[in-house]
Amino acid sequence: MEPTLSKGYEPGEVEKKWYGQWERSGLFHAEESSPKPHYSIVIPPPNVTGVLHMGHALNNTLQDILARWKRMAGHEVLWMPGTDHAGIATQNVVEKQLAQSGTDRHQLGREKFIARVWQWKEESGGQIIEQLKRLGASCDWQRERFTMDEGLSKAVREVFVHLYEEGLIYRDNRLINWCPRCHTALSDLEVEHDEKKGHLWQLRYPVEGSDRHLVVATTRPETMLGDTAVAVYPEDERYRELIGKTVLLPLLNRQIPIIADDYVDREFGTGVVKITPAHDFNDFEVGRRHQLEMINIFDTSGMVNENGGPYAGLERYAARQQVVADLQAQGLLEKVDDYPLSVGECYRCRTVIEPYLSLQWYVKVAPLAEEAIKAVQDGRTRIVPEQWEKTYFEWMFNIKDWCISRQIWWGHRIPAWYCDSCGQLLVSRVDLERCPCGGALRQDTDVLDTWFSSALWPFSTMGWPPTTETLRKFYPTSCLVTGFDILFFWVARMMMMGLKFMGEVPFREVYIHALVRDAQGQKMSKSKGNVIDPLVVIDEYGADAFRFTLAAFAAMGRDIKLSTDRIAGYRAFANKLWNAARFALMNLEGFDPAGIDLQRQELSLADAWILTRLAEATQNTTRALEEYRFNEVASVLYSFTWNEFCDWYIELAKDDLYGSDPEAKARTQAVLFTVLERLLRLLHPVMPFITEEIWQVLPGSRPTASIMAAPWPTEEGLPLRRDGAERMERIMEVIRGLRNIRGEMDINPGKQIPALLDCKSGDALAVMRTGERYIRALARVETLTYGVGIERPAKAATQVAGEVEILVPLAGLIDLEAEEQRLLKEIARLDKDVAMFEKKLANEAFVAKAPPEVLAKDRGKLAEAKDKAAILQRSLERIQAMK
RNA sequence: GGGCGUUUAGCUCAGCGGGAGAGCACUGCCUUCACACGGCAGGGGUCGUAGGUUCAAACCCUACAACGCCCA
Repeated sequence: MEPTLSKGYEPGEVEKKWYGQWERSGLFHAEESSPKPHYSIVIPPPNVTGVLHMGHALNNTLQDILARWKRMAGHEVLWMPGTDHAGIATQNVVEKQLAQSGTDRHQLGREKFIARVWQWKEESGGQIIEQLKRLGASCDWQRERFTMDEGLSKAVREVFVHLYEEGLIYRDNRLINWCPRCHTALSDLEVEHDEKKGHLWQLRYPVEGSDRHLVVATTRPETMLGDTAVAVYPEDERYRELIGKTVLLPLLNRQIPIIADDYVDREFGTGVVKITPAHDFNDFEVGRRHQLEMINIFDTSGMVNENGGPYAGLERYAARQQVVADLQAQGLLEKVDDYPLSVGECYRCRTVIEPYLSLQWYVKVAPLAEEAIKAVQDGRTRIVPEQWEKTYFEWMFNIKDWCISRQIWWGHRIPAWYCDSCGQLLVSRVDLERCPCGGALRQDTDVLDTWFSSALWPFSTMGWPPTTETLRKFYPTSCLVTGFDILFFWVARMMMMGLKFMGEVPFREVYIHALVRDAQGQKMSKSKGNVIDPLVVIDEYGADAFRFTLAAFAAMGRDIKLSTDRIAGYRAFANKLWNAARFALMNLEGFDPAGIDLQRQELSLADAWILTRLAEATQNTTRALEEYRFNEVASVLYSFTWNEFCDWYIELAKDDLYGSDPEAKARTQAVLFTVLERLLRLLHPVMPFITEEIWQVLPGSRPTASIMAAPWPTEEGLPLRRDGAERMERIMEVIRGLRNIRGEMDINPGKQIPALLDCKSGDALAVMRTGERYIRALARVETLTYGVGIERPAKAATQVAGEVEILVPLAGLIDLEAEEQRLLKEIARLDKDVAMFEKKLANEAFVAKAPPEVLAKDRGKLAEAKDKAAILQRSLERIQAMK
């Protein structure tokens, strides 16, 4: 194997190579027979029509991080992948294709149309699966499922029939949300409400047998064609005597009653409302209470039907214009005001929904919801972050029956048959041919809401109805990772169905993440043209950098505003890691990690320091993963890698690596190797590709074929030398002090300088002695003099690091003016600190009530700042005296 | 109307009871033998407003404002 790496990290080839190898190696596969503890996740199945968008990228990156981590941590991991048949969306896609070739589904017929959809699915459906692979998703692809698969369809049918037999599925004729473009009913959830500018029209209805008019207010004047009453508040003095009389419905000249119902708001408009039971949800209730006639005035496309008299054939909005115009012409339009209103739109095509009277299938959800509520209340399922539990309960407590029938063709057809001769309704697990009465049967033409099958996903994908090995091993699943936008659509329904049919929750934990928006916080959409394509991002920055960015952003409450600058930052991080690895490889030639035993090594201060830091980073990473704090995982690993390993340890190690002491070199190599190798494993869940690539070319042999299968690092085997680490920190402080002088004085980084260290204690002196070589190397000090009460040069720049006063002789290096400015700035800063701590400690209540450790800490800091300020002040005075 | 969330450095965001942080952007010096997708140093914030609790508040409580989301 080639031991050197190219100068910069180039993700493209690396990603392709390793993904292929992982797949072939079977490492993604979960074994039912494994003795290891299980960890399972079911993927939120993307629409089979879908292409990977940012939401998928985030969602699946987080799942992959969990899956890879748990796999390394010794679990048998099942990440169940698959796609959703997405009834309406998919049907729309294929219908569009048909339209392009000048035909439609009705010309084709149901069977041919469905065949066509399947053909489309086979050819171009599921491209999203390939795209997930580009991300690095470690799903068990052998198990890939589709909601319309035979097995899953069986599950759907079993559930339908079972619920029907229990009376939890029923049929009813009531108002539903109808999409006039998709030509189907929708559930309440599938309607999106949008605040729009509209108008409030006031119409005059003549009261019969008098010359009075009643003025009704409405936002939809065209529905007056279907009015079957006008209503007033029962105790409304203005209209009391009119109750029971009738008005003449204008334009159609129909007599309709004036009724009293306390649904009417006296303050709204004139206090009189028109009642259109067939086209308004509130009016429908009123209509039921008063046994009003329900007149449907629209056809399934939203065109006025024969009940609209002269308006028949007009589209909804054309009819509105015409009705208003005609009323105005007859002097029956009282006035028109601007009025904001909330409009329901189809979540698939944005067409305005029409409340529509029709016969549909429903699930009676209250009993199911009750169990689902209990399961979260008693902690069988935990929702993270916890705030979402409230939202979950809120919805569950107010749940309404779920309309599950859709008037489309692509989906699970409802297993109900109607007998033409006896009129009987039969619901059956197997397809029926004949009615017991001998009559011919017609199957219901509707299909089920796509979410009906998604609700079964956690167990239908594992082979249910029979209780399979897979279910026994992997159900309930460990965690569900999803966005809050489908908390009700999907999570809540899976809870209900899982509890009902498996008798156990579908998942132990639900991690809810944010949604990804563009840099301006806008929802990404094709029409806005603000979509950032994850695949383009992967091409440009690499999958690892992209994943790291998503993990770093995952903490946000609701929105992630993705900026490519951040991604570029993490690409730089990948490159940094790459180059750190290059450095290591260059310095590990001939090194064999087989015999490393750091516990018995005499470690340098730098070694002790980095190993201690590594132990902390390991602990913090694991804890953050356990708590789903992905951003913290990213930040811990980022700063350890860059700020500690690269910025300090590699620089500190150079002296020993390049030096002439073979023992020191060997020890440093062992530490360098250990830190890098463990770091790669810690980074692997977030950055799978680059870590594998580097890990594979490290010297020596690997215990497993892939880093994927390597054990998750713990602190075990890491020597903790806190004392050495602490001394290293003190040395680093001195280096920082020297660098501060250099930087502020604009001394060329390459220039060697002399320096003196005046130590205030023997202990400090001892630390400086062991740190001498580090100070010389990292602060570029040529002549380093140190001692307690050392003789000072006449003119020197001064800095203080703990118990060490740093002196850099000015001669030829530094001008007095600049040093004076630097000291003034530094002293001003310290004075601020001193003042702050003095004020705090002067507060008697603080001294009396604050915990002793806080007190001691602040006192120490005050003393330190005071000392430092005093030293710098003396130095300043000396400088000023010389001017 | 009910509920939720957000408001911290120019930008994107962490932090959520003990001296304000990161990345990007910015300034200065550096083509130092892993990396200019780099190094070192540095500048920049009365943590939305007003009250309150506390020895101590960006962090807890109350009210308000702006923006956003969900439900009706």
